[in-house]
Amino acid sequence: MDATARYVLDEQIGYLLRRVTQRHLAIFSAHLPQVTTTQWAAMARLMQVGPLSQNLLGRETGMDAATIKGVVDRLARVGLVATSPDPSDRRRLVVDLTAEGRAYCAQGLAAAAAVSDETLAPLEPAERAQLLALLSRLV
Amino acid sequence: MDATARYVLDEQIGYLLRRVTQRHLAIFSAHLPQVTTTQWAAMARLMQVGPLSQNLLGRETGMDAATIKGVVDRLARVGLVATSPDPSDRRRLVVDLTAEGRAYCAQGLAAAAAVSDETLAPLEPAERAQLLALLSRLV
DNA sequence: CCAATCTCGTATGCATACGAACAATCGACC
DNA sequence: GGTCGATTGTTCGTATGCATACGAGATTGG
Repeated sequence: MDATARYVLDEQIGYLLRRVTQRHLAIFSAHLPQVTTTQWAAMARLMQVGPLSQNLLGRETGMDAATIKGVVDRLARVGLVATSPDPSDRRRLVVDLTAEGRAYCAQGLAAAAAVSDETLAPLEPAERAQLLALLSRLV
Repeated sequence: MDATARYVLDEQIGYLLRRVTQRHLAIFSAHLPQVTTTQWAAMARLMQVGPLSQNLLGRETGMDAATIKGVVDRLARVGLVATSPDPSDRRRLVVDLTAEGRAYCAQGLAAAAAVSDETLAPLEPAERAQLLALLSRLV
């Protein structure tokens, strides 16, 4: 058996991650068509920890500065978050949920939980926990 | 404990998938800076099964028609694949590796294997197999 | 106190990704 | 043999995601 035969695309971690992510994105957009996964992640983080500067929000959700700017811009455009200058540091832009954003989060939590459930549906409960634990160690 | 407290972003499958994918992409681009993961996937598939129509190659690698077109265009632009019309179906564009593309694949296989290894490095061998098996069931 | 350095937000370019719409073509059924 | 539905490739619009570069502002070391 040569090297070519041993490298099977469908068994590579990167390929599997991409395929599973695709399925997850489809499930997400069926349950929460108004926002994207990254937009939801930003809102969920703001819900958890309160107002954050734009860059810090990016770091807290695994997005670089250029990416989080686009996400915040789009969320602000539809009125789910609002930005304001930080009086104590004029470089900073503080991002927070609006009342509408908070209501959307509260109303969408059940759907978000359903997304995770449906994504993991092919696995038994013990296997789901195992998968999440293994993935956590690869971040 | 209310619903908000139970939804922890860092424990959601979608969020974990995104973070692990980001780490994997960084490892990949360090080992194979010339191509992207999707470009590599397309070439690996062509290596496995031979020439394919553009759309079929997309389906075989989990990319929709719009995405595979861009991937094939960029690979063709740098001479790693070549396209030719299918004589038996004038709608089809047959995609195949060039000699240079085949050489690049042969030379890059070790690096690609190292990418998968490094991505899974935090796990024991048995855990790696377990993770791949669980992910396979979620595709 | 001030100069080197760092941080923050912004902007641009490139590469996925998907949905939608479109023209050309093929196939199947009548 | 002609019509209708499906397939193929293309294009457009939107949304990540990273690298890079830049100006304005903050911080720290000397």
